[in-house]
Amino acid sequence: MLDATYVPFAPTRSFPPARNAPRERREVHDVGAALRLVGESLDFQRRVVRTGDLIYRAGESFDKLYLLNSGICKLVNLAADGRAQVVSLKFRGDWMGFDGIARNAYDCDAIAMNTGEVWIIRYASILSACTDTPALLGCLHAAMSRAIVGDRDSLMSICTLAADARVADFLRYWAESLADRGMRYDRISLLMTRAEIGNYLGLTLETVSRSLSKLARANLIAFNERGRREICIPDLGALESFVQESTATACVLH
Amino acid sequence: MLDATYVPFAPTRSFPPARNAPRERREVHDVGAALRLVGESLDFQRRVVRTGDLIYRAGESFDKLYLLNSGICKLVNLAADGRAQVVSLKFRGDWMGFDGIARNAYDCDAIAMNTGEVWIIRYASILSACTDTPALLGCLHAAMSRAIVGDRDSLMSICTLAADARVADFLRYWAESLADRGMRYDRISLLMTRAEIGNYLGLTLETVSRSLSKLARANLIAFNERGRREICIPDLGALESFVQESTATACVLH
DNA sequence: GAACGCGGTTGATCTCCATCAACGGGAAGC
DNA sequence: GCTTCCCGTTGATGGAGATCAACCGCGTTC
Repeated sequence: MLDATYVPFAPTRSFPPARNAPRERREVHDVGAALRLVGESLDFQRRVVRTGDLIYRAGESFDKLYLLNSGICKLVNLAADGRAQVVSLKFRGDWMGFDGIARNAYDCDAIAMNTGEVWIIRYASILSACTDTPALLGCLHAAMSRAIVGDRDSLMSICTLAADARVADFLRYWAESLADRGMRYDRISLLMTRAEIGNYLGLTLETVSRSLSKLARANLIAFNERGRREICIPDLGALESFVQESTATACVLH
Repeated sequence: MLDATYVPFAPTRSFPPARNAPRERREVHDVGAALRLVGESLDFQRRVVRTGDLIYRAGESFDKLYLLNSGICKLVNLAADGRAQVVSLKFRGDWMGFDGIARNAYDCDAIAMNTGEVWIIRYASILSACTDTPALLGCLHAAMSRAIVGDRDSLMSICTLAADARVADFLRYWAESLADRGMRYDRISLLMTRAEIGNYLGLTLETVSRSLSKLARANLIAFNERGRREICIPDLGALESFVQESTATACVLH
C-alpha cells in the first residue's frame, strides 16, 4: 500500500527488502520472568483491582512501577485538549508506569478491565535491587524495549491496514497475548465496548461493529452464545493470513 | 472527535477530564545531559554519517546503543510483509537502538537524514558504567520513557487529527524539537520528501502537498525562497492553536 | 409493568482523503 | 542542446469509512 513509495527513501539499502529480516512475530519472551525475579528479590505491595479501577492517573507524581500479576489493563492517554485514546493493553507479566519516568509524573491513566492483581513496586527499590540482581535490570530494560516496539507496531497497523484488517489484527494481537501466557485463546472475552475498540484502533464504533460482522460472516471468528463481546477464533492462523493478505491486495469481504 | 465517546469508559474517574493534568508539552528536559554524562563516564566511538547512511538495520544483532550528537535521523520499521513506515525522528541528544534490547536484534532501520555524528556505545559498557554513575542509568531510563511517551503521542495524533492538523502537528513537533535544543526553529528544512512525510503521518504524498499549500495560504507557514522543502513558521503559537482548534471543531481552510 | 439508558447492529448518506492523471521545474546525464 | 528522472503541485474522480439515524435486546430503576 504505502510500501511501493518507500524504496527510494533508503538508497543505501543493499538488500531486497522482501528478504530482509522477516521477523518472527510469534517469538515468545518469558512473560513470567519479571514476576519471578521481582517476587524473589524485592519487596512490593499487592493490590486487587476490579473492572474500572484506576491504578494510576495522568499527572500523578511518579515513584512506583506496577507489574500486572493477573487481569488485563488498559492505558488511556489524555491530551491537554481532552482528546482521549486507549494507547496500550497490558496482560499478565507486563509492566505499567514507564511513561512516568521521563517527567516524574505519569503520562496516562492505567485502568483495570477486569478483576486482577497488580504488584506495586517503588521505582527506587527496583533500582537498588538491580545492583545486586543484574538480571532484574535486564528484565526491566527488555520490558521497556518491548513497550517501544509494541507501540510502533500498533502505529504501523493503524497507518497501513484497512478497517477490517485492523480489527482482525486487534483480535490476533489479543489472542496471541493470551497464548504467550499459556491461556486459552480460542475463546476470548473482549472486555471492551465497540466504542473503546474503535478508539484504540482509530475507527468509529459502527465500523468496528461492521468489521466484526464481516469477519464472522467469513467464518474467521464466531460470536459466542454468551454475548456479542465473547468471541471464538476457530483458526488463529487463518486470521493472521487474512491480515497478511489484506496488506497487499485490498481484500474484500461482504 | 473521538473524545465525546470516551467519557463512559472510565466510570471511576472522579474529576473533570478538562481539568485533568493539562500536561505542559513544552516542558523541556535537558537534552544535553546524556551527551555530557556519556562523554565524561565511558568510552565510545564517533561516526560521521551523511544523508541516507544506515546506522543500524532491522534484524542485525543488538549490542550497541547510539547517541545522536548532531544531525537528524529517522527510524524505519519494516514489517515482515514489506510494509515500511517511518516511525520516529531523532534529534541531537536522542538515543537510538532501544528497540533492539527486547529481542537482542534491532527492530527497525536507523537512517541519517543529513550530515551528523553518532556516538556508538556498547550496551554492556553502559550497564557497567551505570553502577558507578547512577545518574547515567536515570538518564537512560528517562530517554526510554520519553521514547514510549513520544510514540504514543504520535499514535494519538494519527488517530485523532484530520490531515491538515496532522501535517501542522508534524511541523509543530519538528520546530519544538529544534527549539528544545536551542536551535532556530522559525525556518526549518524538512529533509524529507512529501512521500516520506506522508508515510510518517499515514497520509499520501498528494494530501501532504495539499495540506502544506493550505497552511501556507492561511499564513500559518510560508515557503522559503530556497525551495518547497524549506519552511518558515512565523508564529509557532498560531500553529499550535490551529492543531488545538481542529481537534474540537472541523476547522476548514481553503 | 413501563420507562429509561446503554450497548450493539444495520442502513442511508456524506465527506474526506486515496487514487488516477496531467503538468512544471530542477538536476543529472548524454 | 535534449532527454530522463525525481520531486512537487493541482485537478478530477471514486471509495472507504465517518456520520446520522433507526432499531433491538437487556438490565436497571421507579
